[in-house]
Formats: sequence, C-alpha cells, structure tokens
Amino acid sequence: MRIVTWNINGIKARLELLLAWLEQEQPDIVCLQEIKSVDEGFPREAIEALGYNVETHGQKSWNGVAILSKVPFDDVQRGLPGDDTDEQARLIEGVFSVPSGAVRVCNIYLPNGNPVDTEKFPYKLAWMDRLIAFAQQRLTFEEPFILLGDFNLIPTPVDVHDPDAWWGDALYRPESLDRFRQLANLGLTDAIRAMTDEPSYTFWDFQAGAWRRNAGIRIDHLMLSPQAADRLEGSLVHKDLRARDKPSDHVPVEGQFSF
DNA sequence: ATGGCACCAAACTGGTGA
Repeated sequence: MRIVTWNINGIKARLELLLAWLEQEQPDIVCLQEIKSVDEGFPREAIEALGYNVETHGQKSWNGVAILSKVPFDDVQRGLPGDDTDEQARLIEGVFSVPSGAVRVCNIYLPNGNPVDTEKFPYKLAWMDRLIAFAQQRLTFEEPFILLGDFNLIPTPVDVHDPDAWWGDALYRPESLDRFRQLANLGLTDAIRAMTDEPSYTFWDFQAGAWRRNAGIRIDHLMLSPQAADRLEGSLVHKDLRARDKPSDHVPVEGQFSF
C-alpha cells in the first residue's frame, strides 16, 4: 500500500496537476494539506471519477485538509481535540480495513508559528502539546497508526540547506524541536529517515530561486507507530513534481507498506 | 538581503505562508 502526504497549496490552483499525478501514480491513500477550500467547494467529483473516496475538513481561504483513498473509509474524525475554541481546520483522520486488520491514518497541517513574537508561535506550541496527547492516546490502540502531513518542522541540520540561516525560525528552534522530539519519543518512526540519510528536502520556497539553488527544507513527514514501522518497505520523495508547471512549493512524500 | 513569489478573497491591494 502506497500512502502519500502532500501540501498542495490550494486545491483549485492545483487540481489539474493533482488529477494528472493521481492517474500517473495510482497511490492508494493521499493526504492533502492547505486545500484552502470549504467542503462544498472541494472538487470531489473529479477525484471520485478516478476511483477515490474523498473526505474533507475544509475552511474558507486558509488551511484545510483532505484524505483521498481507494480503500473505503471505515471511520472519519475531524479536528484536534483539546481546545473547543480552535476553529482552524488542520486535522482529519481515517480508519481503513486491510487484510491484516485496521490502519489508522491521521493527516495534519501543523501551524507554521511565524513570526515568533506574535500569538502565532504560542498557538503552534499549544497545538503541538495537544498533538502529543492525541498521539499518546492513539498509540494505546497498538495498531498500525500513521501520523503524517506538513509538520512545519525541520528535525535536524541535515534537513535544511542552511542551518545557521534557519536557526531561530518557528520551524527550527528549541521550543518547537523539544515538542517534536517528545512526539517522536512516544515511539514514532520517521519513515524517510528509516530508509535514507540523504537530506530529502520536501519544500522549496517560491521566492529567491530556492528550487534552482536547491535551497530546500524537509518539513513533510510520515511518523509511524511500531506496528506501522514493522510494515514499512520503502519511502520516496516525489521531487520531480517541483519542476512541473504551476507546482506547489511542497512535493508529495510517500511511504510504502506491506499492508 | 525581511525582499523576492504564489495563493486567496475580492478590489485593482492586503493577509498569509515558510
């Protein structure tokens, strides 16, 4: 089973590229972030026509997440628990049946957190604290659990073209990294790092010739419970998509599993 | 080098992103 995370930076702006890529690659489950659309505006029919089931958790203009799956959904949950006042659409989770049992796939768009001297940064940290509690609960199921998405977090210096320039950014500073390590130390395996030591960037800014200079960062991750990590067969960053016409600034990141 | 580019809502400019 091929499971993908992709921040598409606007479903309306990226629909043509998404449809062509789905037809070409035929992934089993695709988790999208930053759909920037309300549920009613999401082009579900065009995606369903390619054989996918579609579940969305949308929002006007910003944020928004969706899961596309060839396997039917057994269950869907929307929103990160722990703060009833949080109205930002940043989490959707699906449960799927596979021959060996159930697979739980949780798709997140973790807050960016910049600038750090605004309320955006404490919001990011509080969101991460809630995510740690959520993941801890999910891990008690002792089942294949895949927490994937745009984490807006650079795990190590290998994951950034210029560590000194980025140090202090909300994506790469002690408060953010502490929480990411707490999350990983619950027992989650980074699917890319389990397979390669190469930098494996997943984002290149639209600005300043970042793609041309390979000035990238690795911020899109698949984090695996032990039961999911045991089934990991490979991983892949679809870097070629960054060179297409009208690309997203993020590329798809794929985990391959023996489910 | 805080600007550069791209998206969205919806004025023809500003908010947001990373």
